[in-house]
Amino acid sequence: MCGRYTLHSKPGVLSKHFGTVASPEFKPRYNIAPSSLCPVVRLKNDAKEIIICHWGLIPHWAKDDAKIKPINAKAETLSDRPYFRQAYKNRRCLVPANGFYEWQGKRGSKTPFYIHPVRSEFFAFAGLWESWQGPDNTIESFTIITTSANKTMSAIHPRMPVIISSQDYDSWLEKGADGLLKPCGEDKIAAYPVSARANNPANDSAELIQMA
DNA sequence: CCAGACGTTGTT
DNA sequence: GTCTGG
DNA sequence: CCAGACGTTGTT
DNA sequence: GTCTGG
Repeated sequence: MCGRYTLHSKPGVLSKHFGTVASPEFKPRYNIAPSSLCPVVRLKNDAKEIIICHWGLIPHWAKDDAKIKPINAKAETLSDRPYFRQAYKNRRCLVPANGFYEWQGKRGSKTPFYIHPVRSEFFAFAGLWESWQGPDNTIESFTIITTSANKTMSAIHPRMPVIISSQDYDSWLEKGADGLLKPCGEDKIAAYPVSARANNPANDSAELIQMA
C-alpha cells in the first residue's frame, strides 16, 4: 500500500513537470505521514492547478470532522464504494512524490524500503480529492489509489500505489480511464532498504532515503 | 420506514 | 450522497 | 504507514 | 488489543 512518501523537489520544478501555472510553497519532505498537508494536482476550469490538501479523505457529506479518513482507496472497488464513487467520477487528482516507503516485518522490527522512479524525478500517484465545508472552515483532502503489486514490488509488499505516466496525466484528470488503474511496469520503479529511522514520522531528513 | 455507517492494511 | 441493518 | 498511548479523581 | 497523532 502506500502510507508514507517523499516530496523534496522544488515547487518550480513541480509546476513545470505537471504543467501548472505555479505551485504553492512547500518544504522538502522525506517522510510525509498521513494527515500531512501535501501538494496535489487537480483540474480547475480545464487547467491544472496545484493545491495543498490533507492526506486522508473527508467526504463532502461528512457531518462533523470525520472519524474515518482513508489514506488509500482500492482501485478494484472504487466504483462500488459509496465512499469513493462520487470522487472517482468527479474529483480525480495526481499526487506528486519523489518516492515512497514500504515495510517488511512485524511490529517492533519493521524494515523500511524506499521505492523510487527509474527514469523520472517524479511519481504521480492516482488520487481522489474532496472539499468538506464546515461551519467555520473548509478542509480539502485527498486519498491515494492502490492496486496489486507488480513484479518489482511483490518482493516487498502485495500492494502498491497506482502510478500514472506523464503521457496519461491529462487523461486521468479529465476522464479517469479505468485502464490506467493497474500496476505500473516493473521496470519503472526500483527499491532498496533504508534505515529504520524512517519508521518514526518525526524523522524527516535526506539521510532517510540513503541505502541501508 | 429511519438510523447509522460509510476505509484500507496487515496479521494470525 | 448512498447503502445496510433493524 | 509506524509509534505511542490507552484512566479517573480531586486539588491547586 | 485498539485508537490517536504525526
